[in-house]
Amino acid sequence: MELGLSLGDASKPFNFLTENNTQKETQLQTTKIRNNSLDFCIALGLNQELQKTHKSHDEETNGGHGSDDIHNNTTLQLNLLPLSPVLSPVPLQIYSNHQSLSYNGSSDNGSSENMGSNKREFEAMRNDVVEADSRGSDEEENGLNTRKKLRLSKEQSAFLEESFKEQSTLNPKQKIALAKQLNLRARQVEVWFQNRRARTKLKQTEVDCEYLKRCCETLTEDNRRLHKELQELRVLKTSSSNPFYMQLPATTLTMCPSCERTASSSAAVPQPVAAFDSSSPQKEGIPFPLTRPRLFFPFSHHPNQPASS
DNA sequence: TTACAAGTCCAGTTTACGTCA
DNA sequence: CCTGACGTAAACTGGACTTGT
Repeated sequence: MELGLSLGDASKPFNFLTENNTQKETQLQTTKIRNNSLDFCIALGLNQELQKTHKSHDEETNGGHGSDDIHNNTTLQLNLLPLSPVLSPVPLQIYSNHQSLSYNGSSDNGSSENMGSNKREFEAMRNDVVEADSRGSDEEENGLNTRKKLRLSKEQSAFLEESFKEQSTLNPKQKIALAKQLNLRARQVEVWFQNRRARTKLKQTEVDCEYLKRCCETLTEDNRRLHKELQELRVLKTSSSNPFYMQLPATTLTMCPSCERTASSSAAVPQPVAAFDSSSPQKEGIPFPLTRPRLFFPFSHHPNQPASS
């Protein structure tokens, strides 16, 4: 048995199939193709001596019946899609000079033990091919050896988003179930969740940056205002004729018990916490909201407390 | 206890695709 | 209509980590 693999042109069979086995000395041919992300391995191929051995063995075991399909020279062409949607859309063609490659559940069909032991891999490959086939015919028509990017449908994206809202990580069972439900590969679901987590983290970082920026602005404004207040207090201190000075010691630190605001210009200072995601762990350790005590001034802003004139 | 394989996650990167000027 | 810049998302890569044997 000889097996050939070609990439691209489906119309050209392999030479050895028509040249009566010029590579007979090769008992086991291993073809491994590494192209971009394509990693495809085939280890098949029997020389004529082995074919004779198999034939005689089959004649013994089958009484000379039922193995003709194995040893005839019918050329089988398998047009395989890439094993992965991210792989080449180029059809992979496998040519065989007999039909024993097809696993139909009959263990007798492939007399080689290797064939039987590879059955699971074959089926896995077939499943991948079916999955790839379900993704549409664009890849097949493209014919370029490039990574074809899949755009998830709106329905798929929405479903994944809903799943992500419930939990941002998946265990293997959930991943497989979700993939089955969406007609995707488990790897695609896994990648989607990884990218989704990355996007969430990026968004959170942007929010954090915005928050810290506003904190910085607020602190700068507070600093400016406190400098101004200090300057005013110094003026008051030097003015001995001021009757309020002794009643309002500069060290009196208090604030409105209701809204934690002062009557000063700080009432207009933005409170960045309101725009911050309260569930963010990054918030911890940041000294906001600003509850820092202020110098006492009448709460002219407060509706329930009449401001003194 | 150690070594190893397998699986997962993350950060960073690449790349295909859509949009817009 | 074409084209290049740009943003986005899917996919890849390599390292770190965990878990089971």
